[in-house]
Amino acid sequence: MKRIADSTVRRLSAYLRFLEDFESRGLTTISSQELAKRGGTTSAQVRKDLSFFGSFGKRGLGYSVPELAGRLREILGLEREWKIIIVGAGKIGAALAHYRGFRQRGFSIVAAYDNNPEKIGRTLEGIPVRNIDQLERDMQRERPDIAVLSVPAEEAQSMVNRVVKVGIKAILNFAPTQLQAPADVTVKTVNMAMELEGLSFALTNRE
Amino acid sequence: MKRIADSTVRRLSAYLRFLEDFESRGLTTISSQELAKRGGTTSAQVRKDLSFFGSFGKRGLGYSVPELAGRLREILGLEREWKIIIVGAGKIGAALAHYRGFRQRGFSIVAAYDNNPEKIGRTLEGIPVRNIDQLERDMQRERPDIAVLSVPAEEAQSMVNRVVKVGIKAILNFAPTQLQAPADVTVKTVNMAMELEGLSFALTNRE
DNA sequence: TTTAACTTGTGAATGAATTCACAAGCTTCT
DNA sequence: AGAAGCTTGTGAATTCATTCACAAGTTAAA
Repeated sequence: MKRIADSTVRRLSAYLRFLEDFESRGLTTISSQELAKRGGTTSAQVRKDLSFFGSFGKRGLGYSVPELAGRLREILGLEREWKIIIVGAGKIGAALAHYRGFRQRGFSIVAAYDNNPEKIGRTLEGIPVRNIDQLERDMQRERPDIAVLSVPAEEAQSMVNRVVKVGIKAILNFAPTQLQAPADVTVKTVNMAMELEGLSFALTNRE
Repeated sequence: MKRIADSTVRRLSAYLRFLEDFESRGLTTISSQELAKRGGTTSAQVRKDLSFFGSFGKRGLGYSVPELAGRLREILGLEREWKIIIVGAGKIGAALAHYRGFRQRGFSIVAAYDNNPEKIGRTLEGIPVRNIDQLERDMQRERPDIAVLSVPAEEAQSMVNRVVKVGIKAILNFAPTQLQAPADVTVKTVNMAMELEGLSFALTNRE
């Protein structure tokens, strides 16, 4: 299969959200034009994005909302449930555990891990906080798909090494640091400091 | 000035972090090669990124660590203090207020706003939580530079409208929704659901 | 049935970002 | 002083992403 750009995938994700919104309002068809307007892009872009995966529309009419939504869920792999573990039960970990959006989209948080005895044994929104020492043993048994890292920067790389060793292929990293991982492991980093610096740059070099 | 790509700015931000690390370890010069290795890119990319802003290195030698760090801080606008307000004092807002990295980099959180009477009047890590009704009045007086939005998706657009009206030019949005803003306002969105869907896509369409 | 008004899907054209490749400069060693 | 060994800065080449533009398909109205 042809390699799909990251930016394309992000847009597909956005299209799906709009479609779900349209669906809930009872609309049955939508044009690339309308989809583009909602997503801040162009209709040609929408059609090109979709064309990588097939042709889902009807000329002169547009796209069937439920059908296209289904296709996008399929493409994005949202038809199955993905098991997530949260590594690091600090403030960010807790905020993530609390976030309703995950479950709604088929992401199920199975456990959180920490090394702080104060936290171990408690729960976050019903999610058990376990001792980080159990990580490998639990993973072997529960086979989570995605590890969310919300540990301090200093510990992030060693946690990557640990979860990769036990077979994780996808990591969402909130630690403000660059991580090394094998090529078959996908790492996405959310770095708030970097975003703020982007804003600082924009404010400084305006026009 | 030539328009600088977003991806370039993100890398500059990463380079600065590495330089600070090198600086703290007492190293005085660094080559584009080493910088590239740390950042997961190529030396040509590093040199091209820097070349948009001038030539800071010495052929045969590399870059002076403190000098380049200083130049990058200048370019990124990190030599002054930026005032931030947090709109929405829920779990994410609280996690952000707690995050030490902001202050270290010259971002100073002046206040958080919420509409929940339970929260108003309390503090988050020393940051006062104020009534959202005061937003405009306070902004006129305190002139914050950046608004961080951590409100539910439904309320996000109306909050954008409010802060933009009072002169905000930079917004960091954590609500999972597409926002409309005037062209001279920079909006960066951090969307965790979208990142997870990117991982889901990668896991589903591997190789 | 014909026409007008839409809309898709997609090659081709354009534009943007990255990588190549090398002249030119600096340092160190002999 | 000359040679060897690095390293930068940057046009040119390449690769990647977006936009254009239009044939072809669909609907609805006359």
